[in-house]
Parts: sequence; C-alpha cells; structure tokens
Amino acid sequence: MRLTTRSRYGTRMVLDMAQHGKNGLVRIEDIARRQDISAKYLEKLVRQLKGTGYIKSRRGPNGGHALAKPPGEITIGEIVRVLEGTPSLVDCSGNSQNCPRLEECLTHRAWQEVTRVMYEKLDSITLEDLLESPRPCSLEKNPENP
Amino acid sequence: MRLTTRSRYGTRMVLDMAQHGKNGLVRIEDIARRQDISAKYLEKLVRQLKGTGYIKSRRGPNGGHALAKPPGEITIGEIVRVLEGTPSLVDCSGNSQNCPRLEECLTHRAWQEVTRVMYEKLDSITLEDLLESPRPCSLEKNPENP
DNA sequence: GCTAAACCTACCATGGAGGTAGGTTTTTGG
DNA sequence: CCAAAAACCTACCTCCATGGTAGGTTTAGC
Repeated sequence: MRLTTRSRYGTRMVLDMAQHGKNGLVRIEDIARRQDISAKYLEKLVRQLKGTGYIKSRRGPNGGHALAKPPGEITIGEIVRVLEGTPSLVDCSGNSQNCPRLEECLTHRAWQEVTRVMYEKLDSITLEDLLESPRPCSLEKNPENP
Repeated sequence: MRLTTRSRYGTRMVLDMAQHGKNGLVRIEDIARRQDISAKYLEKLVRQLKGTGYIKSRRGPNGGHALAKPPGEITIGEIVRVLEGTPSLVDCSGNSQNCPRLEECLTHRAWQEVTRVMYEKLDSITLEDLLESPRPCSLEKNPENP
C-alpha cells in the first residue's frame, strides 16, 4: 500500500508552482529542473490537474502554468484524489456494488472507515500549510488531537 | 494507492479463523472454500502471520490453524502491517534517511501524518469489532470523533 | 505405515506504474 | 510574417511486484 509517484511528484509540482509563481506563470522545464523530475512526466500530471481545474496555462513564449486558486484553497487531498485514479483503498469500498460478497463481507465497512480518515487528513492540509511549515517541518496543527 | 489483496484476503482469513475456530483448529482448505480464495495463496499468508506470532498451528491429521490470541486482542492494523511489506505510504516517510531531498522536502511531514492517522484507525479496530458489527455493518464506535 | 494436514521452494504471468519519443498547435517578439 | 518557445498530444516501451501455481517434504494421528 503505497502512494504512487504521481501523487508525490504532483504535490511537489503544485507546491513548486505556489512557491515560484507568485507573480506569473511557471514553466514545466523549470519545475522539472528544480524538482529533478522528468519534464515529460510532469506534462502528464499537469494535464490531469488542468482537466480538473486546479491549474490554468498559457501557451507560447512566456507561457507556463499557474494554480487556478490560491494555495490556501487547495488541499493535498484534492491533488491526491485526482492523480491516484482510485479513490478508495479497496475496490469494493466505493459505492460500486459489484462485489458479490458485499452482504457477508465483515471487512467492507472497516476499509471504508480507514479510507475516510485518510482523506479526512489529506483534506485538512492545504498547500499553504506546507509552504508555511517550518523546517524541519512540524505540521502539527492539532498536536495529538484526541 | 490500494490495499493489496494480501491484506484483504489475510484479514478475511483470520476473521474466518475467529468465526470457525471457537473450539479448535481450522483447516486451510476449509477457509479457502468458505472464502473462495486459493488454498495455496492462503498458505503463504498464514506463514507470514505465523512467523510474527499471530497464528499457531498443528500438523498432521486433525491439524490446522488458530489465532494465537483472542480476537479482541488482534487489530487489523497488526494484520495489515505484517502482510503489506511496506509500513509507510511513501518510501521516505519511514525512519530511513535515504532521501537526498529530505531537508528541503516540504511534503515529507504530510505523508508521515497521513500514514499515522491511517494506522491509528487500523489499530483501533479489532477482529472482535468486525465480528460483532451488525449487518449492514456500522462500525461507528466513535461516531464522528472530534 | 498410511493418510491428512501443514510446511516449503521454486517458478510463472500479467497489469499497470513509471518513463520516453516524437511530434502538433498556439503565441509572442523581432 | 517568421522563427522560436512553450504548451499540448498520441503512442509506445520497460520493468517488476503482485498475485497465483506446481510439486514436492515433513509431521502426526489412527
């Protein structure tokens, strides 16, 4: 059970845009160089995020990409959801009813709950949170909760 | 980002043991039939769980497997941890320091936090909880938390 | 000592993640 | 108007872990 590189690279990408795009557009090539990720690969990620409205772009010379919303209004949960094709930890945990064992499946609800708390956490972290976190970054907004 | 079938099959397997092993051992063949999972595959899973002390076995005729502890004392977090080789959602999120970007990695802490809350939830659910959950199972022990 | 079960080692296949190649289209600046 | 810079697009490739199988060997009960 791992996050794919899509989510991780994608998050670093939008974070890079937030950092370097204060006053304008950011070129894929620049992100690729700074983050040490293949530009071609970033292209694919940017396309997905553009399709869902998180990024706007302009072509041609002096073109580039930028976040469509301020960093404080984009959570990493949103990014991860877009880039991981699969919204749930297990197939049967979604609303799809294609699991023949659903009725007798004691575990179903458990996976659902775990998926929920995971995205709850992801949705509580905005790009701005990440930018503002001091290094070494302690993200503790709700220290140990209870 | 998905749970592997190892975790899911494994959880169903130990759950089956809890259900049918009240007074004795459970044969792999029987679990395989009831859960509709290949016996050979279950063999592999049982071996991993045996290695970590969650299952005890007896060979020969009338042999079989049983949980080494009562269902109330085994969490699905423990099962998942054993069967997913990888304890963290991302490589760099463990204690391993092999990520060259660690210092400048704003996202590191976030993945760590998400991994933590996920296992926190997994560790809060025992096999007994699953057995006792009414169908359709509402697992809400702490309804919406806060 | 026969049989039932766990136990073990090795192997295989397939999908999808991760990455690359080679373009086409839009836009700007000279 | 043209050339260059950037986004945009389609197609392909490689690799390896997951998921699964085959064919045994060892232990123990009758």
